[in-house]
Amino acid sequence: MEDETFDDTTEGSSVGTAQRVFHALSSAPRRKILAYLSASGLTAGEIADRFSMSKPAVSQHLSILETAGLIRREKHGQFVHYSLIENNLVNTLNGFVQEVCPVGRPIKKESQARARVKQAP
Amino acid sequence: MEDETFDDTTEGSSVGTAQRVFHALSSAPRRKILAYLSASGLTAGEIADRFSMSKPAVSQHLSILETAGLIRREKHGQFVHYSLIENNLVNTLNGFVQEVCPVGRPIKKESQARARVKQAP
DNA sequence: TCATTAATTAAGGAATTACCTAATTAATTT
DNA sequence: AAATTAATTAGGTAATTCCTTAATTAATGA
Repeated sequence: MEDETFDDTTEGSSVGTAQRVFHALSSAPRRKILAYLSASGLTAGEIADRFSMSKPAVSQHLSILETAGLIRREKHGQFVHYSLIENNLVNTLNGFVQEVCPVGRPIKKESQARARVKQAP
Repeated sequence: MEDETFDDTTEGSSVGTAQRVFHALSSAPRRKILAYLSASGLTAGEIADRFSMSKPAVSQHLSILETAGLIRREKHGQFVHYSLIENNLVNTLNGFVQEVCPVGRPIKKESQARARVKQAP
């Protein structure tokens, strides 16, 4: 079976999961939304309040993150609650690192790597 | 000191490292190039041969990957050799996962996660 | 029921991206 | 030196992205 991490044309015409996730992560506002949601679930309005852009713009970012499977949407009365789906993010990124970097290295070097990235970007 | 993983406006006017890396990864051809380079270093021409798009188009993708610090460029005679810089990729992605997901989980769950992402995308 | 609040969808425009072909730079070969 | 090969830069276009305001849907409260 083919791995779809890199090839998004494997299936008929659809866009692959990896493509959706990486595209979702390529936007600073969207990464910021994920960071907010990592602390706690929030309504669409609470998220929009943290940005200077319009509510519909934020709504579209949320939609892209949801389509990528990174966040979930739950309607409670007139509010829409958003929260993080960690697994898809971690799985996709780890899967990608595993494929691109020699097997084993990422795991072993992770602790050091994590420390290093904070001070020397 | 501020963490620039999400906020790309911290510094004067420049685009942040994280933004460059995530943008670089948002393109399927660019991820494919990284995959090729993970096996071995290649010249620009050897890389271009693996794609149906024009050489200049591939050259631009290589430039974006280099600017993101994901690959390195070495001129040998009339050939340009490209190879992977693993650290920046691993550091950026791990740093991001650490910030977005509860500390500890990504490391512990990595093996399972990797297995899971291959069969259930 | 009518007004208010939360959120999304719709429509449109400025800026960016991704590709192409043609031209250029630089190293090698004859 | 002239021709060939490798690679990039330059210029232009179609498609996409990201944001805006206006309109719509849906739930709550007077």
